[in-house]
Amino acid sequence: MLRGLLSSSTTILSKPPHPETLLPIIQSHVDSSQPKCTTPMPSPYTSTLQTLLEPISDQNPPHLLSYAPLFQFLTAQNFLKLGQQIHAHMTIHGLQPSAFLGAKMVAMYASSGDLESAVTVFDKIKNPTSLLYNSIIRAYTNYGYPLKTIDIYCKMHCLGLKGDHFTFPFVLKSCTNVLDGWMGKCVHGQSLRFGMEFDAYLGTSLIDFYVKIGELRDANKMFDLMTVRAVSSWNALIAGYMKEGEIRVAEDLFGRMPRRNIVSWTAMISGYTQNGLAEEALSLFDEMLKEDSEVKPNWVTIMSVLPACAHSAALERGRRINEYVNRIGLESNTSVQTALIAMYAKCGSLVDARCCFNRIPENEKNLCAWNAMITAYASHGQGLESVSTFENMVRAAVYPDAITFTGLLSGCSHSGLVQIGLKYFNSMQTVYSVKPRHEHYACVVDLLGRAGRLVEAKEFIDKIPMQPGPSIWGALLAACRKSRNLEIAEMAANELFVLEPENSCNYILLSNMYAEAGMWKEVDKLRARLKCQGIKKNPGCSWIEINGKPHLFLSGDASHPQAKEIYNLMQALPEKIKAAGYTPNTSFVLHDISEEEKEHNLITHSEKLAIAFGLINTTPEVVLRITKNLRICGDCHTVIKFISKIYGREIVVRDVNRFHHFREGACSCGDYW
DNA sequence: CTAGGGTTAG
Repeated sequence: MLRGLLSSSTTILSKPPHPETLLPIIQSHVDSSQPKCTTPMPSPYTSTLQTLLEPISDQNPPHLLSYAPLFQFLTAQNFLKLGQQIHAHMTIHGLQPSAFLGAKMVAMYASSGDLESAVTVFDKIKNPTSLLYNSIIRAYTNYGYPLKTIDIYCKMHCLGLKGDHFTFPFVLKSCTNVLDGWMGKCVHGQSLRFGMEFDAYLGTSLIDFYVKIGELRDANKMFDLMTVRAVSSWNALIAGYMKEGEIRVAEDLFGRMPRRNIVSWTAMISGYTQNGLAEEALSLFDEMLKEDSEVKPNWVTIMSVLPACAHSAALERGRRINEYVNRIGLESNTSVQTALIAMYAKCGSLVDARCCFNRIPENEKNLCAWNAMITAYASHGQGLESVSTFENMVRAAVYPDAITFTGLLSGCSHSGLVQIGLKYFNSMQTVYSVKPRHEHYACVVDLLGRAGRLVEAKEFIDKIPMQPGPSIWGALLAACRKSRNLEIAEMAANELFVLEPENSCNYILLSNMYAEAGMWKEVDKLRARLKCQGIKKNPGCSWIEINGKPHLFLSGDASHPQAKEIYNLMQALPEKIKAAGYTPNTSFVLHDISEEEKEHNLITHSEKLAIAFGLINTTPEVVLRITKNLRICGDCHTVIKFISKIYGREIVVRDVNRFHHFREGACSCGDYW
């Protein structure tokens, strides 16, 4: 590369340029690297450069050491082409860089994006020093070549060159990135031999290393042994405990640390989010804004808190954070907009999700952004939109990955686009070089199963070139419910009972199917099995957000202050709906009780309670947004369609799988779910 | 030089 560059600049090199002629060249390069700048060259650069160039032009031949500050300056300013010119200038004067100068040049090339030239310079240095090795180690680490970094470090070690506090943090980070526990521990040992046990940076790197390889105990031991702890040392340990779900310990550390910065707060917030504690994440975010005026949330903080809104479907909360994002000037950040897309989609507002997507400039729409939008359409049952978004993505020359295809295939599946879905599945490896994984096979099983093609789905599973996991059998079992195919359901369930014996959902699903078929003996058998294995089933619940405040309802819940009003409304509802042509579908009750009782049982489903509450407490133009922790039941689905018609309401229901938009007596899913 | 990170089916 470097050789190429030198020969390509022969027009300059054919006549050795006098150093003074460099300035105009430099000037032109600065101009081209900053196209928006109308002034020829910012004066501080000119004068600094002039000062730095003086010794080179005064001495003939120039002294080697005069180049060092020049390269350092160019590294800081990221003026690659200038660096090449100066490098050429040295070559013309027959100057071989020393190890010291070589280190500066490596840094200059590396920081300007030309790793290849950095390596070429490095390889040509005759008597390498620790400094030189540090510069190339740093380059390889930053470019994401951890194995190269480790390799180079081994060479350095063999040459007897001492590592220092600019060596070990990078080498450790590389060991961490490839999860090489053995190598990392060797490096740890070597660092101790060089007397580095009191270095705070190294200590933090070590904590992070032990955290990432899953040896939290050792991470904590490192922390305890450290005499000088940086804020980052605390942060690394907090992140470690959060990752292991040890929330109390993380909270204790956070409470005890002498100083906190934005990373500390973000680590806590994202820890809460990742452990499903959305409320805690949101309130800590508020507390941070209120109590610690020293810290300023950045894009990472925003990305950590948004999934909490998504998790609890807290749309108003999410909107307020969106306004905050605009206020602090983060709206141009692509990652933030991507997190907003997912948040709005999961909070039920596809329109807002699309706005965020549109806000990202075309050339900045990256893989994550496209994936977020494709998945958003999929979860709202807009399969065709998922497909066209995918096609636009390919047209924009962004290559799809495994996540793209899970979104695309699930979009096809939710919309009943069986042929299209199968076509994409068959092309994912051949056309797009994305190897199908478990989730993709599960999507195809879902695609076929949902369309009632259970036998094909089973045959498909038999042909999968890997051991089918719980997701694949789970998709088959869920699909059986609609077609009421007990034979295949039992087969799928028996696989699942072995693969994930503690997952209550599988027992419930099969039990419900038995109940629908009136096979109460089998229902009892399954219930007994649940009981004797001590498996807890998670109770159904729904919540609705009104004026930004969530209201939670359990199935059959009578504890609510407005319970009486709610039940009155629900009780009056069947008559109203029956007048509009509805028959309650009591097969969804699934207890061995009388028909009349069943009817009563139906009206206490949590999603109905939440909707009744919403009808009572909002004005007619408000869209009701309900979130349910399980799949919506068939009777509720029918009833909500009628409610949307009778009350003229728009109702959006998010269940565990997808969204249902009810309007004027119809649902966006077209009853295909 | 170290710590916090968006997109994933059923």
